[in-house]
Amino acid sequence: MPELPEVEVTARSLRSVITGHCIEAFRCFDRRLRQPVPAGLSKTLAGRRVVEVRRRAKYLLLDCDAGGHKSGGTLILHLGMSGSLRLFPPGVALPPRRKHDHLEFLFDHGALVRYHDPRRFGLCVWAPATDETPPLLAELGPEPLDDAFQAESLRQALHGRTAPIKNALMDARVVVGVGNIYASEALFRAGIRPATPACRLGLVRVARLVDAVRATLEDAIAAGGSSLRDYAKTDGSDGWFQNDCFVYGRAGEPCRRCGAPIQQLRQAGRATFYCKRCQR
DNA sequence: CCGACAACCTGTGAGC
DNA sequence: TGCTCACAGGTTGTCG
Repeated sequence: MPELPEVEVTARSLRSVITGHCIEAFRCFDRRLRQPVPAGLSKTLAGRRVVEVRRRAKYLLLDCDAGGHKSGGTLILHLGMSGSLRLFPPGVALPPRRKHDHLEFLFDHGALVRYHDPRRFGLCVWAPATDETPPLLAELGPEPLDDAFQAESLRQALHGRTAPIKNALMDARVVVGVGNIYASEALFRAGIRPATPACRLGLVRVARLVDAVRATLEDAIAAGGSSLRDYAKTDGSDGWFQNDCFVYGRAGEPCRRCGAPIQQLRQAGRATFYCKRCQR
């Protein structure tokens, strides 16, 4: 599902429409997500104003004010493998709910947000404002698009890790937001074989990887993310990055750079794609 | 601590 | 047409 670019694209489109508006009603049609949607969430959210829409890793965060409750807090959403949000701006006609539309957020100016997730690996929980980072977010590594994501620190994070670099790149304690599509894509751009033991990469290659991860994610955000099966942008349209992929999903097809057939292998149960000529 | 794998769940496409 | 199997963008827990 959605990796960092898809969540970022979703956050941006929500941000412009719901920031500063109050949640008038929250409805839950199926609580069975990765963690159950809390039974009291409707009351918890009612009347609160969304102060800020943020993204951390693949989590979408709606910071809310107290709105008549004791204190503020943050609504934490995750789209899992198959989740997406659909935003209906004020005044547009509402189509009927689809199968797997599990949650609805109605805002005071008439905007409606629907959470859709066939596989129900997603998440919707409330974190009261405290001094502590919510547990779900506490163990997360650096944001790849922040300045803190640097060759030196990544090299340090990979120290002693014998697992393939592709798996290490997908470990949220190393760097957040890089999932199965963009791990293969970033390694192609960096010219690094996905099976290379992570600790064997020198600073020069790690620096290339840092740049490649950034470039891959930024390009994907600009393209509106990747739509393979379930993901859609908040207006229901598809992202386009899947058409720009160098290697993901292209087994047997010619490398866009050198023409050699793209290879596929399986690492830790996940499909990996690479070019054996461009990546060493 | 590290790494590999199963599990969570539904849908889809391939092959028979 | 229909059955079975493999596989799909993530995360977490368990086992070696």
